[in-house]
Amino acid sequence: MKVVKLERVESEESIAQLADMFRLMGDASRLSIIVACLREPVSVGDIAKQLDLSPSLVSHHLRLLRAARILKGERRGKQMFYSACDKHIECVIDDMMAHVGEPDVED
Amino acid sequence: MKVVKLERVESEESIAQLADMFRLMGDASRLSIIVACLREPVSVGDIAKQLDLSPSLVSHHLRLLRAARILKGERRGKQMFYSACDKHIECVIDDMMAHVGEPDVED
DNA sequence: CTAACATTTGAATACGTGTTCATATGTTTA
DNA sequence: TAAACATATGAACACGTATTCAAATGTTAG
Repeated sequence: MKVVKLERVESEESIAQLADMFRLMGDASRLSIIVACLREPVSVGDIAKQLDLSPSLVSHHLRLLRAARILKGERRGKQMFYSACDKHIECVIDDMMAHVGEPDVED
Repeated sequence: MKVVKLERVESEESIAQLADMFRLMGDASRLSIIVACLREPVSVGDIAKQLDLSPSLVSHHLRLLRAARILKGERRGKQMFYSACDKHIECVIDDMMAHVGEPDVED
């Protein structure tokens, strides 16, 4: 008899999975890379120039973002162009911006 | 006329602000604390018991979540009850769950 | 008041990870 | 082929931070 424990609270592995995603977005360099790729596919070199990061660092970050299925890459000649896998990440960012924009509450 | 629409790339400080939020949610312990407080206010002791974390650790995390205006605390007798400051965080989590639930794409 | 409970705080440690550098792989052009 | 460009990879370092422990603060009951 299989008892699915938690209905209200998400399972520990779901939490861990979500936390992994949030951790990836929790680095300013990586988050800016994500944002840069939201509108249109951008090459690694252009990301590096636009954000003033070394191509090596950008590539390291892109590997993680690819593994997390946040960004996907496609080759065009010598270059790799990266873009968002789905629209959810943009929603996540917009929601978080709304949270940050909430008026202060006196404690 | 309020233009909130992001023109193209958000400013560096906005990115840093967002990244700070995501980083806070990027730890499994902290994320589970947030989730535990989404539905109703919960006391520190109950959070600790429910998640099997030390009260000290929970309190340390709560301090950060309070500072980020993700959770707020109210005293009831000896205990402190924590709950979400606004609804946006729940939206963020739901959107992220939708992302994680996206079907795989062969690369 | 004291005692018991609930939460907070500070210091110390252990571990993960963002970044850099050097090198390797892959792709196009001469 | 070789050379030039674009990206990726691996090792090493530096830094932040999650966690633990001990002690302090705050609150209520006796």
